[in-house]
Amino acid sequence: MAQAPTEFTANTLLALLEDRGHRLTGPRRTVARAIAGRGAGFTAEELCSDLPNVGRATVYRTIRLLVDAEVLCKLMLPNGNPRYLFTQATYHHHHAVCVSCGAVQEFRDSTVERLLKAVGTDLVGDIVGHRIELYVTCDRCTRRAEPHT
Amino acid sequence: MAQAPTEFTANTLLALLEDRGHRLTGPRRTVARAIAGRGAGFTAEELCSDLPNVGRATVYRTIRLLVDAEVLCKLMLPNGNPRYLFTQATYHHHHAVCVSCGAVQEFRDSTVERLLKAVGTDLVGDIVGHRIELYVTCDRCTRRAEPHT
DNA sequence: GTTGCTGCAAATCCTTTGCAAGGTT
DNA sequence: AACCTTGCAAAGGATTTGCAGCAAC
Repeated sequence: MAQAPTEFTANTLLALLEDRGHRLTGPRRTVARAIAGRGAGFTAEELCSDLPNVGRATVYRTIRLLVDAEVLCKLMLPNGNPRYLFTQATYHHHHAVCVSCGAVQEFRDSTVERLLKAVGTDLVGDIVGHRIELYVTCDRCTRRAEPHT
Repeated sequence: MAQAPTEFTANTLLALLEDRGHRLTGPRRTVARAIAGRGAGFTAEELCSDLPNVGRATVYRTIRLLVDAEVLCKLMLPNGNPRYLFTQATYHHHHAVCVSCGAVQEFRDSTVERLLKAVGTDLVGDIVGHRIELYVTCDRCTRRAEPHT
């Protein structure tokens, strides 16, 4: 389960931008289409090379607008590089990223929140946020390459 | 509880470097002393400005050696910038970082691991790693500045 | 016609690397 | 003496920004 991410359509993304007072331009439509097609998440560089006709700056600026609009989540890979994906749920959730192909699954588990409360009592201070990211090897990648050992 | 981090002494750090076949040089002693004095964790830039007499490259290289030696943990702040701190425990653990002053507490909770197993059954693929970081406002910072609302 | 957007290139940030000079064993 | 380290400065990768021209409203 938890396989297919919610797919925002390019039009949904554009409508959200418009709602926030931004203009619907050609480059933005192009970027929105590209993002809409990448359900598994993407990096800024990936988008840029997918869209040689759109300036890097515009790609980055559009991503930022969408992150500000809370349509995209910015998540951090272990190496510190950011990766973006749709906010699938409006509720709080976490991510499981395939370390091999970069595909992302979202998950939510009330246990997580309960756990945090429990851990919180052992800590000095108030928990104001958290980051929980799982790194996985997805089925497809597991089959493709047999890991060492 | 969980307040004071394990304090590695500069000498311990140096001994570890020596054990790994590295030379004990002046700059390394200086860096080790600076790191030993920063129980709460630090960024590379902080160390560099603390040590104007040591080249940035040397600071970065020494940090890397200590991370390789597993004496330092590299943890990611929400903004993606890395922060370093002593490995307090040899066993698996997580971090709680104060978003205000950057102080770090380590914590470990077997519940975390059990939780991950449970979540894992809902995910496609094998969990090969995870990152769990809590962002807190520590007592001291809470008292200093009353947050909005 | 305003005002916002684009794209290029330059700038910035953080980290790594090349290399000659100097330190350590 | 041999080899590792240092530090400077330049290189690198990723993201941001300045600015003139162009497009959307």
